[in-house]
Amino acid sequence: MAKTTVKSPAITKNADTSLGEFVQIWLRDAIREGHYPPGSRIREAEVAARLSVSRTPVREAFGRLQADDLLILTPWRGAQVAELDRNQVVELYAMRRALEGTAAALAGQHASKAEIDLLFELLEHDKAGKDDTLRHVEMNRQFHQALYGAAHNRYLLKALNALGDSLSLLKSTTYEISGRVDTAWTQHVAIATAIKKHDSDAAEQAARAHIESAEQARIKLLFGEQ
Amino acid sequence: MAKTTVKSPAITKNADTSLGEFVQIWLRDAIREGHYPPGSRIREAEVAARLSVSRTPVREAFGRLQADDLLILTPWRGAQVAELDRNQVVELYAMRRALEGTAAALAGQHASKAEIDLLFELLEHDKAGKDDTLRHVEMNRQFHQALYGAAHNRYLLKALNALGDSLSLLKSTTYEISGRVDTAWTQHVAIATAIKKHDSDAAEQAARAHIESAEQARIKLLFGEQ
DNA sequence: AATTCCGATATTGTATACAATTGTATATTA
DNA sequence: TAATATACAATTGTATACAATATCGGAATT
Repeated sequence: MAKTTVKSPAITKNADTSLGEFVQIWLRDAIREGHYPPGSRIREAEVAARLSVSRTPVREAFGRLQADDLLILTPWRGAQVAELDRNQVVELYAMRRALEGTAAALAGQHASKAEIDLLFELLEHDKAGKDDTLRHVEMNRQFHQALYGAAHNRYLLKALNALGDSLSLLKSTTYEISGRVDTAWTQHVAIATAIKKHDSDAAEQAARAHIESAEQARIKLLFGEQ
Repeated sequence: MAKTTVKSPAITKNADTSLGEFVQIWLRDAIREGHYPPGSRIREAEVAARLSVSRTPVREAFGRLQADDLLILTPWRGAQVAELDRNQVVELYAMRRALEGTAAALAGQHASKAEIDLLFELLEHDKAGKDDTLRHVEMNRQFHQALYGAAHNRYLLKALNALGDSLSLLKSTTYEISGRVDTAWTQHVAIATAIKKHDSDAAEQAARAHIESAEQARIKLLFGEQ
């Protein structure tokens, strides 16, 4: 068998970012796309050679990815892609429930008219794409990103993105479950509507309910029924 | 005038942690204790010389501290200690309100008897130390740490600790405001009591109210009345 | 044959050398 | 004198060399 090759995601290094940052993003995307599966070991020298940089920026990237819980760094043993056990998945979703709820509540207070319009616009686009799962996944991502932005809180935004990185270790999407697309869409509408009314409490409750049902779908997908 | 000296916090390097981690902790504490004030620039070579290590582990520490929002790293200009403007303080407290609320709610679900006992024990110790502000500050810290632990969620714990690091950039303590110690103690009791009853909603509300009043005290302290 | 010990090899941790870039002071010119 | 150009110093970004440690396979022993 030929040596397994890891395709480079199509990223070109920008002139005004450091190499360390470049490596970090490249690695994050490579992990997200499954080129380095959870549990696998990543060697500094291998990454350095692939990207034609020295080990120094690779090491820098490793440090940052550890801070985001995507890598586990053990002294003298280097980096491993994090694996999520059932407990961690449950804890991640508990965290996500809280943070998405907060985002929705803050959006209820701070969202501008343009930001609210964007939410509904995305919902329309989502409804339009009938059976295209990939499109729904992308629309879902954009809806949540728009929600995070409307909260106007940089720390919350950062925490939610870090959470998303961790959850990306679970590769499959719950949208493969039949009915899940419609359920999610309805819940998104409820969130957006509450925000439009500037009803923070309702928005928070709706967001929490949405994440709870996402969690149930996820658990079922990962660990079978019950 | 003699060259300004930065006293080393009393930390001895443990044999089985990497130098990078050692430098990270040393720097974090030095920043916390005000030896590097917000806005000041920190030079790699200076830290390396002071700790008798090379620039490599210092650079590693810088990267991690940036991830925690304690340092701002600009390409070709290095590290500056983060400064918090009024907006950032408000956003930090909004985040803290959500996370402390979540911690209290989860503790209401998951806290063990031992963990609940610890909370009340700390409250007793706190009440005992009459006018010792420093002691109250320490008891407050321990109470919140115990609360975080009782939530049993590693991601939440990490986020709360990171938040605490950021808030430590605001050096003074709101406990200097007269009456604040008592107010805080009463609110702590409300949180602990709700947790003991396993009433998650009440615990969450109480924690949110507690952080809100802490925020008001903080804002008053930082930016004067209004 | 199984197990333990030992050493070769691979890999990471750290130090240092060099290149790239920025900030500052000085010189030059209008 | 004020404004601009230029050289130099200071500092960070990157590469590489070396040291410390772990991993893995084979030989010796039971």
